[in-house]
Amino acid sequence: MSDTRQAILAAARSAVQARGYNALSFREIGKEIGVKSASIHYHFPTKGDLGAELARDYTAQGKAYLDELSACDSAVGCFDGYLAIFRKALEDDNRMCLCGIMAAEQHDLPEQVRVEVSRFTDMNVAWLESRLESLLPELRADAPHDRAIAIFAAIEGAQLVARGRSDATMYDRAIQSYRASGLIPG
Amino acid sequence: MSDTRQAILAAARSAVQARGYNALSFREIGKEIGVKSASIHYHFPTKGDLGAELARDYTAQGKAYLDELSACDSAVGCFDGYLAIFRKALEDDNRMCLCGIMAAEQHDLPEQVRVEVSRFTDMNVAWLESRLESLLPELRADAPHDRAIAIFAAIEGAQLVARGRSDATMYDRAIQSYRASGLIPG
DNA sequence: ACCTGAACACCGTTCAAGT
DNA sequence: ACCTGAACACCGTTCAAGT
Repeated sequence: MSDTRQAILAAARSAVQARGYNALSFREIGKEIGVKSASIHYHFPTKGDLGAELARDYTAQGKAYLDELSACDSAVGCFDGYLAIFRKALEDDNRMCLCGIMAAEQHDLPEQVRVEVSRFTDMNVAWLESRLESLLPELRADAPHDRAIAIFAAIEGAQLVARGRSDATMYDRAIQSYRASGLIPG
Repeated sequence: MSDTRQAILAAARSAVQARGYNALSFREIGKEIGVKSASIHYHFPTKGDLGAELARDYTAQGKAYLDELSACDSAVGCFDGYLAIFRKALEDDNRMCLCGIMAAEQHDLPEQVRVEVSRFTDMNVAWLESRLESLLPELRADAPHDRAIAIFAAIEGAQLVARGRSDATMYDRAIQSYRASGLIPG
C-alpha cells in the first residue's frame, strides 16, 4: 500500500476520533500530509469511501487486540484490558472510540460507513458475550447477549460523558459504579 | 419573543437532535422557515450563540419535566419516567438527546456551547442523585453521586448504541440488563 | 426592528490536464 | 500510477444597504 494512502488513513483516523466524521476535511488532511485535496480523491473517491475504510481497519485492529486479550489469565483481567482501551482514548487528547463518535453522527453517514460502524458494535458485543459465558455460572447472567450489549453501551456512554467534560476521572467513577452494582464483573 | 426567533429555535433543535451541531446549517434553517440565512444572524450572531441557547432551553425544559416527575408515587416509577424520555427521542425519527449528541462533538463546540452541555449533565446527575438518596438505605448505594453519573452515562450510551443501529429495542434490552444487574433500581 | 444581497474564505466533488 | 488547478455548489460570517 502506498505511503500517501497510509498517511491519509492515519491523519483521518486521528481527526475523526478527535472531531468526528462531519469535521473530517479533505483539504485539512491534504495540508497535513502535503498533497492537494484532489489527490486524496484519487485514493478515496468519496468521503464515504474513506470513512468506511477507517471503520473497517479500526474494527480489524480492535479484533486483533481483543483476540490477544482473550488469552489472559483471569476473566476479570480480560475486562480490565477491555476497559483500558476506552480509557486510553480519553487520555490521548480527549479522543473517542472511532465508531462511538460516528454512531452519534449516524444520520449524516453514508450507508457504507453505517454498515462498518454496525460491524464494530457486533464485534465488540460478540467478544463481550463470549467473555461473559466463560464466567458462567459464577455471574448468573441469564441473558448474556443483552448483557453484552448493556456493557458495551454503558462503556461507550461513560466515555461520551467523560469526554464531554474533558474529565477522564468521570469515566473511572462510572466504571467503578458499573462494577460495584454488578453490571461489569470484577 | 419574535415568531422568527421561535421558528429558528424549533427548526434548529430538531436538526441538531437528528444530525448534530456540525450539521446545523443557517442556510437550511433559513429555507425551512422562509428567511435568508443572513437574517438568522440578526437573532443569533454566531452559530455558537444559537447552539448555546438551544442547550440552555433544552436543560430548562428538561428540568421542569423532571421536577414534575419527582412528585410521582414510587421512586421506581420516577426512573420509569426518566428512562421514557430517552426512549422517546429514539422513537421520534431516531433522534438523540440534544446534549448527548453535542457531547460527542465536544471538540468542535464553541466554549459557550460546551458550558451549556456541561450544565445539562450536571442537572441530570443532580436529579438522579436525589432520586437515589430517596431510595436509601434500600439501595445501599454508598456513592450516590458516582452512581448517578454511572446511570446517566449508561442511559446516554444505550441511546447512542441503539441509535447507531436504528433499533430502539437495543435500548430496551440494555436498560433491562441495567435493572437486572442492579445498576438502575427497579 | 428586522431583513437582504453580495462578498469572503471555507467545504466535497469532478474532471481535464499534467508527470 | 499519481498528482494538480480550476470550476461547481455548498458552508458560516460580515456588512452596507434596504424597509
